[in-house]
Amino acid sequence: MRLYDSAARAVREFTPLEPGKVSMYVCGATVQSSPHVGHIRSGVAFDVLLRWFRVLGYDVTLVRNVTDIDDKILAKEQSENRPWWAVAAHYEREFQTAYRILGCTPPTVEPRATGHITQMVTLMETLIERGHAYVADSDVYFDVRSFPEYGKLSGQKIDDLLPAADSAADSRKKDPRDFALWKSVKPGEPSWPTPWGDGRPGWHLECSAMAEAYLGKAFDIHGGGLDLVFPHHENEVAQSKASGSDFANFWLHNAWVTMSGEKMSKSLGNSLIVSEVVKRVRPIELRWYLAGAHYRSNLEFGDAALQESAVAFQRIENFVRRAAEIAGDVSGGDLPPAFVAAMNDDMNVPAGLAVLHEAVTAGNTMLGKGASKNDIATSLADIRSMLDVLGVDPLSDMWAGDSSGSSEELTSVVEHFVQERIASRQAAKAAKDFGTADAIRDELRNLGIALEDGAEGVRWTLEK
RNA sequence: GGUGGAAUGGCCGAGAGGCGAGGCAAGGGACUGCAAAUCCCUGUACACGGGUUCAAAUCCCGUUUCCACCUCCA
Repeated sequence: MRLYDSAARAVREFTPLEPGKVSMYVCGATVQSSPHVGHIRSGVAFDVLLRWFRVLGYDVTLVRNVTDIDDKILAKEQSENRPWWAVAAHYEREFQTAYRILGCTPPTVEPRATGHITQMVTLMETLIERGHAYVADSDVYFDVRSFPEYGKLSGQKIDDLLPAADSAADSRKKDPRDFALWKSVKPGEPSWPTPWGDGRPGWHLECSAMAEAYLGKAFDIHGGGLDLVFPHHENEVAQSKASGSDFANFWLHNAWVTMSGEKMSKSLGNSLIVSEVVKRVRPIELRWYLAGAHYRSNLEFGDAALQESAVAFQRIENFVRRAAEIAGDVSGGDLPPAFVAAMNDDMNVPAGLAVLHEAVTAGNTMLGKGASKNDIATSLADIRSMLDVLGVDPLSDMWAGDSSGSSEELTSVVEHFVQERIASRQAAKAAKDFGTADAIRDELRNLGIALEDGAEGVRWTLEK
């Protein structure tokens, strides 16, 4: 398995620190607004990685944090007229819903920043002791000049950085690039006690503290969006390494979902909010779309592309459902070597998709030729295994029932009704009364039911 | 100013010195009472200008255009 390591700026062979186990820390959401497709792309990308590690036989521990205290969350107290903790809890639930309906495997643990103040205080004590952090009034700052490697991850030199506008005038800092580990309390804001006074954590400190709390001083992979490289991840490295940790062995960063070449941001309105997008395509189709691009490639989001992608997925889904009608609920197939090679090559999902499409074409050919149940079962099982890596197997527990109705009883009634109409139409066809036959088909189509005449009989499906 | 990324056929999207990944759309064909679904065939693409090489989309030099980060962001 080879992965692109942002820190090395190269593809490296992945070897876990502990044989058979993979530990991953992925930066999760700052819960201050509704999740959009860009957020969820990150979730899907790392979920595919997690699934692939499991295929390879690794026991994966995934930590994905929730940043539930932050300037923007506090700012929403006013605009949403509810306490900051209610704002955070509300959006955290929205994120969890989005991850769930997109089929993302729940993390091993999903720690909240506010639950790990103790660990942050300990980390600050260590940094102060070691001379990497200092107290100014009740703020605590990291001293970037004290850490020679500062800037290495992002390729920045301290002297080339534009000093933060709001901190240029802050004479309490030794260097304008020094960043806050801890912010002293301001009137009306929440705070926690520390040896240096009451206050609240800076954004970067929480990830260092929580990564160590759950994964220890060294772990395999740290992931997140490309924008986090600087300053967030750079600062995490500084905090953790300066405190004596080895920290992450690999740094993985997913690229953007963009909109007409522009980075998606919260100001673009509601059209990209996950809950809105899944009204236009089914969640499984959105996942297919997001997972289909290479995780390090920009994904230009567009409605036409989304619809087209959904059509492509339906071809695959059709095969799976038709094959399952013949071969049953078979799974646990073999992954084609070319698919495995693609995934092992820095998760080259698009190349894997080519293998999948070819397998589906071969499978459809079998169905058309009336191949043996055994052959169809093998083909179906293999294809389902590939789909499962991407988390889009339509027959999996996650997605089964997605288009077959909510209640078994209702499904049974519809089945009988449709079969009765199909029988009438077959009778009309047998009598060469094609006018009546077509009328029945049109009538069903108006109800959203599509018919397909095949050698094995007539199939019906709900129209997408 | 500093750092990093990108430009591939109508569209999406891999590849990274030598047989045109794959998908969608389109055209043709098979099947079909007609549809639908499915299968088969067709289409000679790599921003521009130089260079290296028997051979370049791929390597080198230069140019253009676009994007991101350096401030909260997946």
